[in-house]
Amino acid sequence: MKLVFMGTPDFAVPALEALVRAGHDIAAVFTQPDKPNGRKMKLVPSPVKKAAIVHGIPVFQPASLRKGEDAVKSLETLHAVSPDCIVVAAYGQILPPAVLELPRYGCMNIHASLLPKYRGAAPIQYAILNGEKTSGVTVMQMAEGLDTGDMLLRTELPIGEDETAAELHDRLSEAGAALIVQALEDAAAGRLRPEKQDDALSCYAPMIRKEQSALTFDRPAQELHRVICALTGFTTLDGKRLKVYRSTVCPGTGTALPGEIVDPDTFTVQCGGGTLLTFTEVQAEGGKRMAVRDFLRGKKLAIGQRLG
RNA sequence: CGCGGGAUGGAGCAGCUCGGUAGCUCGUCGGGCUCAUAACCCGAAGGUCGUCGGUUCAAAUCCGGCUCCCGCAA
Repeated sequence: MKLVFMGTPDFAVPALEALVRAGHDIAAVFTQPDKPNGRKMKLVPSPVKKAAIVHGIPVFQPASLRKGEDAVKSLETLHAVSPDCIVVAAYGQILPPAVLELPRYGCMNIHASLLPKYRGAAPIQYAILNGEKTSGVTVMQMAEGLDTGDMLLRTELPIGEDETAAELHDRLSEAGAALIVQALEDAAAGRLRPEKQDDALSCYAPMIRKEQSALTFDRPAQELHRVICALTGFTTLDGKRLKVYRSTVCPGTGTALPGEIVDPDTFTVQCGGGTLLTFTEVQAEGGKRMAVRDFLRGKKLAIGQRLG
């Protein structure tokens, strides 16, 4: 099938690669313009752009598909290519009706949630944040609303007890890649059964704000654990920033002040309601990310020392 | 030139202010103890102190260039 692929971050890369492997003719890749990134604010190409270049696929990076010169040119490009289907995965731009209606099979989107739940920008993080037991990936026929189109196929995956958003992201990304290949096959065979989303069951996963990942130790350990898994938590130790990548809820209870270190040998911290949280993977300012047992070899903690 | 921290045996760190014998917590290897152990005891190997140059009788330590890693901010 002749395709145009639209995507930007790592999440979309396995899908692009799977489509290439499945033998589809990917005539063009659309991705967000290179953006200043990192400490030096250098222009950095998106992961999808890098992958496209590796496969020798022409790359287009319009600033917008909805207005301005870029939008006009992009529409011309799409008409010239005349794809059978446009596959969209975390592209980061809203497609205008003219684009949605252009391909014979329309535009298909890979979304990292079990729709209609968690429409929007950060479905993976919110699924973990809310303590969901399962997540999944949905391929849908794109419509004008935000992630409101008819569902075509889905894959459901369980969320592990201590699973991080990064891990779930990778699994969903791979699942999405397999699913879009299946969806195109089904579309070509006329087997797809579009299913309307029940808007009454929908909810949104808006963009994450910085302060959401701050660890406030008067909250219960379970809640903080979810923040760590979903967003990577951060706090302050000895006046320096400390990122917390992994933790486990400690079964015991404690009576120290919130944020106080209860066990300096395991890096267990007092949280709200008598609960305790043990950090298992951290990173100090200027340092590398490492397992807590390594961290503690160089950093001596004291009982009663306070975080935050 | 956006702000800042860092690079020291396999891992994580101290030492640098006040130049002069390489330290700590582990790991590894050998031995001992023990019913047993990630426990304890004894011993050993392993480091051009990121890199290039400068100052000096002498540089991990002071000065300058370079590379790489990271926190903030975007």
